[in-house]
Amino acid sequence: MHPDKLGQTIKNRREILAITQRDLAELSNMGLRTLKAIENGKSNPTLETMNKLMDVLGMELRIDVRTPKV
Amino acid sequence: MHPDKLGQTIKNRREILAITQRDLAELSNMGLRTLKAIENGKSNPTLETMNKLMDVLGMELRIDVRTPKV
DNA sequence: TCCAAAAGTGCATTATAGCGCTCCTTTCAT
DNA sequence: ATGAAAGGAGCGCTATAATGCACTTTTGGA
Repeated sequence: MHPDKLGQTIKNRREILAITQRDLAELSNMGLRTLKAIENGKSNPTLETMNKLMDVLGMELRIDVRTPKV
Repeated sequence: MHPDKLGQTIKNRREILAITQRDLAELSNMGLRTLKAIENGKSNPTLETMNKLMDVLGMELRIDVRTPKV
């Protein structure tokens, strides 16, 4: 999960929920500037920041053992 | 995924692979101090730091839409 | 038992994530 | 076409993640 992919995932989900960056930032209790950077893959967010977004977006961060491509 | 759970997940995986904190820190190219803090749930790591660990541990960070408990 | 390796922690420093402010660009409904 | 809403970005400040060093505590094999 690299910054670019994280940003796209969050942006896609936000658009599905039909809310603006401003709304998501407020609901997530984070700065608008920070959310913009994350969505554009231009930040290296902390676990806490990612969790705030996951909560509001109805998503969850998971860690799996990487399974070999069959 | 809260800091405590993240730490336990990493520690468990490290022990399965039978390597020391020192080894994992070196292989992951991060400070030993940092790894210790993460394993003990006493840090709020960045995405980059988590990715370094995921790579060496053969794991991956995923984001899923939270499915309602049935 | 005991001791060496491994793990945990206090402290100080450095690097950078998060932030607000400001302004510019893009999008899209009228 | 155009204006308002939404999104993007430069700048500088503050809080804190990452780090190394020194030390203590825990653990497990001989």
